[in-house]
Amino acid sequence: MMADAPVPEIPEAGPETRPKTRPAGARRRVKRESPLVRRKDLLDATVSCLARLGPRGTTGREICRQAGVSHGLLRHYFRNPDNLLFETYEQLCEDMLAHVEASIAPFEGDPWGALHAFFVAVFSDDWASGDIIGAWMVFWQQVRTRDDFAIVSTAFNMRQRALMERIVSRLPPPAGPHPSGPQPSGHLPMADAIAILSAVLDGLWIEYYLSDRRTPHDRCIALCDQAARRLFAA
Amino acid sequence: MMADAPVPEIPEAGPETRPKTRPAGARRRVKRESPLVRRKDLLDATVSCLARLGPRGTTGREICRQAGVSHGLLRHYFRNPDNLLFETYEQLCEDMLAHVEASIAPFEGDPWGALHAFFVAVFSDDWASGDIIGAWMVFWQQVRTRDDFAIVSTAFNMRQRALMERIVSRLPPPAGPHPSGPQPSGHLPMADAIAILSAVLDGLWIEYYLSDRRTPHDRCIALCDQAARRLFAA
DNA sequence: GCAGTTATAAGGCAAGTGTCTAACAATCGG
DNA sequence: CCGATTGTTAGACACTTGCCTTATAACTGC
Repeated sequence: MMADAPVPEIPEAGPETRPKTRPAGARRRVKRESPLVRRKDLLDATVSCLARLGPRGTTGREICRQAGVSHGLLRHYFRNPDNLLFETYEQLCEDMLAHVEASIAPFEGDPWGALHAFFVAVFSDDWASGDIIGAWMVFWQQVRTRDDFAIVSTAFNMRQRALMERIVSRLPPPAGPHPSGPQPSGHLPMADAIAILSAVLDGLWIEYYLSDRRTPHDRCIALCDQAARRLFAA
Repeated sequence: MMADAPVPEIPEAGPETRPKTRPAGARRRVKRESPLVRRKDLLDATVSCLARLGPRGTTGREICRQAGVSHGLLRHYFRNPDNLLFETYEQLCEDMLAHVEASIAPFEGDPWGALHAFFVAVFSDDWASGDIIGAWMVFWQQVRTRDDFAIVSTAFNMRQRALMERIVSRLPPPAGPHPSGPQPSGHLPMADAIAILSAVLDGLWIEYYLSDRRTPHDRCIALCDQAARRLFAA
């Protein structure tokens, strides 16, 4: 799967003339790691880099620096920096969903509890620290212009909503005698309610990202709970 | 990073052959513009660049290219590319608020109408096209690491919420006989409701940004309306 | 121990970037 | 019509980045 552009390198005359002998340079001693470990190192370093330096500072070389390896190693494990970025995105989506699923699993028979656990998971420090959300935002930007990112994004989105829907569909029906009130605030189609709740999550993520002091962790979760009650317990 | 347009090769052979004196006529003709026009050109080009190329492709030189001026001009009007980015952010905030304010102004006595106009304004194609939202996301990322951006962000946030609050406070009180239902979905503190609605807006922005086909313009507005009814017309 | 394997480091190169500087020319006052 | 002002261009420089290639050294099995 290389298919890189053919590089018609003109074999410059006398390539041997250059003394390739290492000038007794002190080569760093290295601890050899298994490919999987190194790959993970690079993936992690990418997230960290995105978080600390933003998209502009996240260069292949910087990632390697952060991972403590030489810049040549990136190419050894990934086609190029963009590819590394993409795989990091895939990984993050996967981890995130797994984390949420695990968090709501114990609440099989308690939909409200599951919903709460969902929110807690989504705002958990490990998976949605301000820093990591910064990485998400970089990925979101890629979604718009790159097809591979868009595909992953769509899949992630669908799976996340499916999780939500599964919980919500088990909630007790919204209280019998609904007078429909003066405003047409009657029943909300499930898809709409999910879409709104999903938007609340994303929006609070951003708020939290922009300033975790302005809208701290606990308040985000509380707001999610309230929004859910408003949407589903009318 | 980012492979882009192919580069026209102009291998001028003799570096010394070209004297310091301009080689007669290689210089582009220029139309001289007023400082304000040129500044605006550059600011606009920045947004456009962010939208088209994302943060990584938005370099000082690229902005100038897009604006149709030489790269030296940037420095003539701005301290450096970062400064240009910052001023673009300020401008965008200012314009956005002005646009929203103008949109809701005609609905002084009709809070529900004003709220709807608010949503329409926020999702108006001119001010929140998918492309422009891309620019917003770049700016958001700066907020976290740069103090000047954070200050502008906070101010913008406060002003936007003040606008919302002004509308919401004029809504008719939430329908007399509130049975409080089986769930404690009673009254929501104003600040909480505003925060939630605000999150819905941001979240739908992202949704819209990620795929305007998945969540098109009109649906975003409809979802906002529904969320508002749920939050304020219980 | 000593091959062979291969993870890893490091250097070179072309291209692009930000910053600076000097030159040029469009416009204006006279 | 000319000289001053200053908007504007374009070249130079140091540096960084991505990509490629080669040398090196840390492990492997024998």
